Amino acid sequence: MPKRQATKVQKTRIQSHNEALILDAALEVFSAYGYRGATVDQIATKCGLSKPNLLYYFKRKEDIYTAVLERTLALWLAPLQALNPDKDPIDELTRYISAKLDLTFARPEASKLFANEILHGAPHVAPFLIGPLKELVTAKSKVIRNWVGQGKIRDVEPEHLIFAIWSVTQHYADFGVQVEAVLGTKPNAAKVKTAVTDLLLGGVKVQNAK
Amino acid sequence: MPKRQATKVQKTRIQSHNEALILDAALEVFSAYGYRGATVDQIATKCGLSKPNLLYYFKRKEDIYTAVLERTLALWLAPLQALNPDKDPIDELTRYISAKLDLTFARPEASKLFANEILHGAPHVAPFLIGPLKELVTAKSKVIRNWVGQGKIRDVEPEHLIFAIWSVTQHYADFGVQVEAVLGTKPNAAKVKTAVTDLLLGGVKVQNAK
DNA sequence: ACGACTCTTGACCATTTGATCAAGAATTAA
DNA sequence: TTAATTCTTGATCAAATGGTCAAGAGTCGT
Repeated sequence: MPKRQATKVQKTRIQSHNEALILDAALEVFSAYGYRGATVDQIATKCGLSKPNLLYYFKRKEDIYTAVLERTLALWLAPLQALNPDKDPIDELTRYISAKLDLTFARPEASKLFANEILHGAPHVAPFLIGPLKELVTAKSKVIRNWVGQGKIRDVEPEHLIFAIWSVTQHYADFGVQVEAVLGTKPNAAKVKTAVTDLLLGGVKVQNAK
Repeated sequence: MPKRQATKVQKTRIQSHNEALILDAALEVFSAYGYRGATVDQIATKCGLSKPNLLYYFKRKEDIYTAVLERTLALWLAPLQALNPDKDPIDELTRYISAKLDLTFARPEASKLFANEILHGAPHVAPFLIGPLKELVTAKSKVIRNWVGQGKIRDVEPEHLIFAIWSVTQHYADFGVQVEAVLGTKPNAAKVKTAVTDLLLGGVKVQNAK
């Protein structure tokens, strides 16, 4: 009887530690340079490991990529999942936008990693898109459509509202350099939150009582 | 006296023809795979030239990239430039959104090329961002702010309104695979236009007379 | 302390890829 | 036709890069 399982079942301290190091470094490098632009050496250097050592933990470059990518997918679904059908629509949407913007400013690299993946045709997350993501959007669209039916919000297209919230919020991460260049300064998170929320909820038109 | 100028001044028929071929192919390849992901060979194959022949027209890979990138920048500025301070704000914004969406659906590769460039830190277009783009946005923000001052539109933050229009419209190109996956079908351009315009102009909230 | 297992790395390999070059083919102006 | 110029390409190079491997160093349960 072997002292440890033949098939590794639990991770060593060193193992967990180094894998975490690698994934953190990989997120930075992949989000900055894209999959092809990133090199295993860069990631190894960034986390203080030798290249062969890194490849001891993840056999292939692609394995590192998929690992770090998967770690961000859960992060992606959470805020939308929290949309509560039974509470006030405006409160819920406000909170959703707020949560997305918090994510954007707290983890812009995660947003960029995802953007890059989609931009290049989603070669690794296609199943995620047509599976869990589509299901979630369909479900939450139904919720929004109900709100519309009850006259609680304007007659918007739910799917496109969701797309709009995604794109506007993630814009501040994915196109961060452009935003900063145009504004002349790094945008203030609180100000962005106010502006974006007000715009998406209230629109541009003056809709006065008349 | 030499028969032709020592410094090449006008292009040969063949030259113009092949350069156009190359730039068209380069746009497709760069937008699909990114700068690092694209190979000179791919571009050469796509336009039916040999690699050395392609490099006869553009000495370096980067030269091809900057050439095709510059060709898209003009395209980028045009719609916003057309925003007319003297006409009806809602008409103008509607037309701007419409023009951006037309571009998105007509030339998604151009949008993706630009997105990829910005996503990776805008290494080639930083001067464009802090120069012409910033100037244009500043100028048009002033226009929008005037509209706000005259009570013609709601009190929105002009720069963020512009960002929102950019991000929402370009989303249908840059995140096209995601949109298609979630919707289960390629989005209908006219429907998107209606939905997006209505959302950005009218918002989500019911603002009834009371 | 010992033995088994895990971790680490220098050296190395194969492939990809951007770029060069010399030599020949095609084009063009006279 | 001719000669200068432009265009084309097979062969080739050097560098970058993903990945391997054997051998040694470190860790851990007993």
